[in-house]
Amino acid sequence: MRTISSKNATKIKIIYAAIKLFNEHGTGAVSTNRIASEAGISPGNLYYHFKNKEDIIRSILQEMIGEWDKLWLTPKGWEPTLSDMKKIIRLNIELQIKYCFFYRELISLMRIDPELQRIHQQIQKQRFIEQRRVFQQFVEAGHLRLAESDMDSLLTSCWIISNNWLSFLEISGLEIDDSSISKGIGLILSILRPYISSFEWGLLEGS
Amino acid sequence: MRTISSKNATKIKIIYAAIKLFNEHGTGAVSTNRIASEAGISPGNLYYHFKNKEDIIRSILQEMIGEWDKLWLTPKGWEPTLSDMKKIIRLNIELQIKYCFFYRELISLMRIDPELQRIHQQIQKQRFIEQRRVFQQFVEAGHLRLAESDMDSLLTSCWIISNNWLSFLEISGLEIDDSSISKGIGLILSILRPYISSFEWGLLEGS
DNA sequence: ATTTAATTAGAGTATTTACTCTATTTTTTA
DNA sequence: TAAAAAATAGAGTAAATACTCTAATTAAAT
Repeated sequence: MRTISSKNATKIKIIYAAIKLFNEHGTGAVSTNRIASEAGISPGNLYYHFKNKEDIIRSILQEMIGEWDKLWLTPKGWEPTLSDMKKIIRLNIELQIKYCFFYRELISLMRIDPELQRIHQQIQKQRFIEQRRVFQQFVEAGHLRLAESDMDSLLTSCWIISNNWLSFLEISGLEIDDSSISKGIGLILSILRPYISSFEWGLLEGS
Repeated sequence: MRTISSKNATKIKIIYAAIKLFNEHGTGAVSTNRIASEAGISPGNLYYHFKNKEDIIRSILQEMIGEWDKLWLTPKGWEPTLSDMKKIIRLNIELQIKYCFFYRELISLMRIDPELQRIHQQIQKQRFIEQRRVFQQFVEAGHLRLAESDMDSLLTSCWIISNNWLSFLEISGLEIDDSSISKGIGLILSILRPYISSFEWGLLEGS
């Protein structure tokens, strides 16, 4: 589990140049030479730091996982409210914007690189378990009223919408901005709506 | 709006070879020469029928749109039941399997080819209107009890889940088979559950 | 039957691109 | 400070690939 330390200045430059170009033009349209050029280094130097293009993409995934962990490790111990959840969903969507090429091309990338697939699937499983835990907390705190048997399907629905809201906007040709992100969060909450008491819902509207 | 007539035998061969290879390896990894070879023709011949690779992909989209139209134009006039909807969702998912590369790479493909983007966004808009109409019918028939104001968000949720269920399975490393498809349909129905009367729900379980 | 048009084959090319190799500079270590 | 190691530059290469061009064949039209 090697993360990018602050000593690897060049490595960071490469990764961020790659993220920028990948987001703008897609992984297929961006050559390693172009990444090197964007990072202000030579192609040879790029290959000193990374074995190949796939290696760069894998490192970006690790970077993304790192940021994602920061997001979900914080709400440990304390009791979360529904408006906390709104914040988490928003941060999650903002991460999707930062690494949008990854979300766009995920399946293709995983098919090309089985190692990437392995890593991502493992993380995905972990994520799901963590989110289930948070959901459970909501139920226990009385914010959500639903049977144990309904939890997984509700969580899965929220998960799918949360992770595909930006794609939906993009495919539909809609703007991605603060208001459209809020709309996505509202969509997820509207699915939970039948399981939230009117009182709690009123509080939520205000936040 | 040029469709593939039965006279264009070669064109059809090329398109189906392309679909097969694209589904297996992704558009990026499949060269035009390989498509020609798979179709059993020469590269020159391929370029006689198609201007370039993008042209092939656009033709595949048209083919897909044609099949999709067949799916949704039939339920016109008669009053649909919820179990009819189950069938439509299933057929829709089966189309996603047939053209899976398209669903996987949609955003990337649209970014590379603005013309493809234009066509797809136009169709997407139409599709949404049609599905809204069907939804409306369900409400009017008394199968669904929901306010006009909730309709769009519920429809959007169903849309997103329906169009991303296979991706979800694939990303999670789960098998795509009859039972997992049924699970996806069940997921969509579970979102509608709070708006369906117990009686209707009972009928649905049976079908 | 003959001309014209449509279709196909297949060799060929210009370009792109992932990646290598070596020489040079910078940094670290002893 | 000298030697060793790490980092960087930049030219270069082999392979892939999208697409072209011409010649040959088949089908259609008159």
